[in-house]
Amino acid sequence: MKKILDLISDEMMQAFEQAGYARTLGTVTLSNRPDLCEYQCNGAMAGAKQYKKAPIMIANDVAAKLCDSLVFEKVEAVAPGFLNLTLKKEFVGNYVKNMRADKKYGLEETKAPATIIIDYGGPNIAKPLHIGHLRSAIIGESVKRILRYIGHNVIGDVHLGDWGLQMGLVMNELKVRKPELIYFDETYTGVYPEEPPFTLSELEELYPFASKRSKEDDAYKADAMNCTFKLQSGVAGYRALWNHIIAISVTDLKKNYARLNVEFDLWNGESAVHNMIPEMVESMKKEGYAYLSEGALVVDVKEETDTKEIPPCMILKSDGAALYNTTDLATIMMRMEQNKPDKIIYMTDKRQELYFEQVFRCARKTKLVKPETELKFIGFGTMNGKDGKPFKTRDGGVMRLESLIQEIHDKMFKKITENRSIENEEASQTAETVALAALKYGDLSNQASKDYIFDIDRFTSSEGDTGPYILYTIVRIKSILAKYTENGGDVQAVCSEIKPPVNQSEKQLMMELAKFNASVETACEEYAPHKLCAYIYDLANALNHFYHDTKILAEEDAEKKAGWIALLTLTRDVLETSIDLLGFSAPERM
RNA sequence: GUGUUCGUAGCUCAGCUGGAUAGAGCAACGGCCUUCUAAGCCGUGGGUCGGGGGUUCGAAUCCCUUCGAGCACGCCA
Repeated sequence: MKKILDLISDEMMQAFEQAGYARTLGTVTLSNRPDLCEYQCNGAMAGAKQYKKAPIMIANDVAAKLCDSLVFEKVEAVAPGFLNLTLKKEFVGNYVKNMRADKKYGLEETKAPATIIIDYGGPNIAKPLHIGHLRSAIIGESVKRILRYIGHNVIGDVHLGDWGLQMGLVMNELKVRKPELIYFDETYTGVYPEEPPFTLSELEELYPFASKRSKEDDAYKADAMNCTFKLQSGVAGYRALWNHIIAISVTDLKKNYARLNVEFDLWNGESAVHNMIPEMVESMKKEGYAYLSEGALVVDVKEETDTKEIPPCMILKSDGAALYNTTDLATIMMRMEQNKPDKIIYMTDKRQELYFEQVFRCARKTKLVKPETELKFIGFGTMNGKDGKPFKTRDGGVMRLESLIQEIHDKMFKKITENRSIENEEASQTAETVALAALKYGDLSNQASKDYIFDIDRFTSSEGDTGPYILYTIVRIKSILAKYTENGGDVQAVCSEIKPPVNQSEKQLMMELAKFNASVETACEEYAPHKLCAYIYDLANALNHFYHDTKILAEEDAEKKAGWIALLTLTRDVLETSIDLLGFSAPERM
């Protein structure tokens, strides 16, 4: 379906044309004076110079052409030259009725479906997920769902950090603590045990310890780097140990991402490309792209238009080891071979922007990607505490994702059980659903690229622009529909019965509904889930307003009632579709 | 130092491809439940859009400048 704004603009453009002015002046926008009108057109002012006429005269000419329009109830030319527009009830009602019949509520799928890989999540093996991983998962998941909904072939890749120094750190620390382990005996040629020599919690304790010590102890760090090198060069015991670490970690990661309603199509890691690296490096050398600089192998990525110095992209460290750049480049190579993406999107902390600029340039220069392949970096800001500084636990540590989710869950559980009697099981499930909505909406309603204040109390509140408020609105609708069914009504049978609005709040609700396709498109084009949040907040407000001054079930006119029920089903579906695109869902009751 | 992002109500944030009186939410204050979930709805007060220039009929929005904050700048990821 065409967007409602386009239909309105078409009508207005035609009027401009008929009145003897340029068609392009007829662009209509949402009114920024809702007290005066619903939509507005500023074209008369833009055309004043061109036609050497007072804007108001042009506006009057155009308005005269619209007096028997099927779209506009009222067209007013107002000084200095605004065209204030009010829509016909039938036009709005009809548009919304068509939405109800459309599979995607008026959204047209893209005409150019592309294969898009989205690289998000980015957890490191052997490190528990902490709040630093939250935004990538939440925003990435939403962007993935939005792109997919609009018709692209989207592949989500978690891109595990499973090959770098952090692996060496963990293994080295294990070696320090348990040097007797068979894995460290490089002369051993037998089969390694199937049982891992550590538990998940032991594993999780190793990394932070090792990481801290490596920053203070150079010899220790050198040992860790040596371990990394042994892993990367294929020493059997190190590989076997590494497999244990991966298996334990990935199981745990999947569990945690599942709780966040985040799903990846690919669980590739940096290690997936390790055997492609020598070939890639060789090729870069042979083609003359890579050269030695200060002992390291680098590729220059400077461009003449740069306003600042862009350091070269490093391919190999001076000790010959691969680094983050190397695996990222090799990953691009692998993706081009395996998935042939038209676009690869990277969703990471915005501090990595310059780094990815280097990698992208290097990939282009060395022809790892086709000239038309788009490489896109989306950076997000940090989560800060109420003090505006990076979010920490009470004792100053990094907060684990699990604890954070649990804390929100407990808060919601308390709220649910406070004033009503409800089965513990249902309360817990509802708490989980609402908690996730609170967490995700709290994050997604902010612009991704900005830092934001993470305030649990605010996010879990049901007042204002929050996840729980959105869910509450949906639950309200479901409750009415359930009662309607209870009283013998057939929701399915009436759901196409939408009629022109009978009152202003109903019309407002319809006009909000009609913005769905445009909102999803904008969110998609700009990779901006927060715009979808803003949309559903407006829609929820419109629904609650309508709810407040319309007694739906008490309505005696059955046809009118059926129309409202139909409108409610559409609102519910648009809201639930939208929150699904954001990555959460609504309960039946709350 | 170079580059980059940002500065909007007491607080948290929208708006930024130029348009009328700069919007929400929270907090404050005041109304609305014998009737579909009050986790709701309605209302009141609150602003030199960091400062200063410029472009324009018109600037929170575009350009310059200045102050303030964050972040990044070859062997971490």
